[in-house]
Amino acid sequence: MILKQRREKLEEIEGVNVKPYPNNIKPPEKIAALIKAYGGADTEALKASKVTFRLIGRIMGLRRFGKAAFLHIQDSSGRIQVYVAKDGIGEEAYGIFKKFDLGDILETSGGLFRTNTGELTLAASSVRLITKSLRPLPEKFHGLKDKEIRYRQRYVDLIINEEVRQTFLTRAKIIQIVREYLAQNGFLEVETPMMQPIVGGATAKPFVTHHNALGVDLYLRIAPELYLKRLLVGGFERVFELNRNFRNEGISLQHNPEFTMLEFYEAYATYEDLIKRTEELFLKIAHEVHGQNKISNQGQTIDLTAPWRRITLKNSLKEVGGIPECDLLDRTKMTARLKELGVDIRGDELQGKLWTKLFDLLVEPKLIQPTFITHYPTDVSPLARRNEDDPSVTDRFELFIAGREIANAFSELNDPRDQCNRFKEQIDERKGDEEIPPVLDEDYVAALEYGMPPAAGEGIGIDRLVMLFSDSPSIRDVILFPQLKPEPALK
RNA sequence: GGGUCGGUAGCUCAGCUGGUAGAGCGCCUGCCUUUUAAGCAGGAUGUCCUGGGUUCGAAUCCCAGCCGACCCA
Repeated sequence: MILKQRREKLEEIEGVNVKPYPNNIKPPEKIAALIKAYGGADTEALKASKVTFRLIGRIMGLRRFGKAAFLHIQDSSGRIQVYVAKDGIGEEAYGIFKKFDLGDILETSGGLFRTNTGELTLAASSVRLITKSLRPLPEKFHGLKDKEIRYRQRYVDLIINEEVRQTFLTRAKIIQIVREYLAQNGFLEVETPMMQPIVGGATAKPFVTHHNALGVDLYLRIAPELYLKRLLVGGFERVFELNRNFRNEGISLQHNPEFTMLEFYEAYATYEDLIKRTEELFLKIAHEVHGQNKISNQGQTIDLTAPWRRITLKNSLKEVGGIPECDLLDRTKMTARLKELGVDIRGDELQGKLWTKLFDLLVEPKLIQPTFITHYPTDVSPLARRNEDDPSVTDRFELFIAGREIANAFSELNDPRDQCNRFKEQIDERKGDEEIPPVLDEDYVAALEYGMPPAAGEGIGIDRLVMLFSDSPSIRDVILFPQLKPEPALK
């Protein structure tokens, strides 16, 4: 209905030789720059200044008064009021202006003044249609709330909801800070395959695709880890990759099938060096995004002042999870506990698996302030170096903030013999799970056989990092186009 | 995968003890040159998510399905 009306208006405008979609438009001045320069100027100062501005923005508010109108236009930098009067732009132009709608993109030039209510306003001496809008925008007061429309038609969400725009600006800024930090510290940004013949680097179900010409199935990567470490073998001593991973698993507030991961690897460093880097990086982000060490997340205050708490996995289960040490070594008791908590348990799980499951349920949600959990059992850390004093655990940490895992790091296993054995154990463990192909990455073992320098590596989930710093409750709020089930085409 | 809630006008929502579909904003027409959720007067909205069933009659009750949100696994 409204679509039809708008099309008619478009044709009327074309009828008087106004192009609804003109091209070759010079970039206008930015609304924010104008506000920055003159936002503080008083009525008299504005009257005295003869400067004029040329702005382009989408019409977000429109109040007509017969021979004059107030509108708000919005560009990527901000929003400003424009006063369009018949006197100001001429009778003919005003006649065309009457056909403009909310949502149209408009060019206007003029000087500045303050209205009776004191709002800085551009007095239009000309207006011109830059792009005609045919679909009505959501309501000005309640805005767009329907999450399904917000995610499916993110462009509308971005037009309407300023805080959504802010979140994605924050996301871009965080990614930029991360790149800067790594570059400044001598890390080389690289790109490794997203389509991999062998699934590796993590435990997760992969997406499968097929290359016709090669006649082979390939997997969308679940992690870049094994390729990045090949580069350490190749002689790059500090590398990172910041890009997408894909996991064919459930969708939740914290999981999207494709998500952005930072992985960085540093030769001649240990996981303890990475603890320092992590603190440094997070504090840098906190300062540049919020200007302080403390951030607010879902009503809780999180203090990122270093050093952060460190506790071993085992001690966290005792101290935070409230499990007596003797129970931790008693498989029957642990299995019973997990069953009580409603976990599907086969009974033959390795001890590390039982511990991490218990940890997920009893400890993780309680770790609000930044906490490094260290000394993960070797049987759940197939790529990590064994601790020299206790080979049943590894030199590894995971970082938890606001009850969520946000980073995972370890000193890298570079003994090819141990690595080969652990791959084999991993494959045995996975038997019966048809979704993860049981293929041993022999080339990776061969790479280690050439010699990989002692190194440490870390992965940071960028989406969760952005959730933390933008105070977003759902991963869908920090991904522009989160995965949803497809729906029939729009009306 | 299980549970709960939801899907009605472009948007935000009401209507749900069955009886021809509503409000506000937006839209259209008229008046209005300092408004800002502008105002006043008049007007038009629709696959009530889809498909079955019950009924004289279903947006409303029942069944199945689709999509989403939240909680749990």
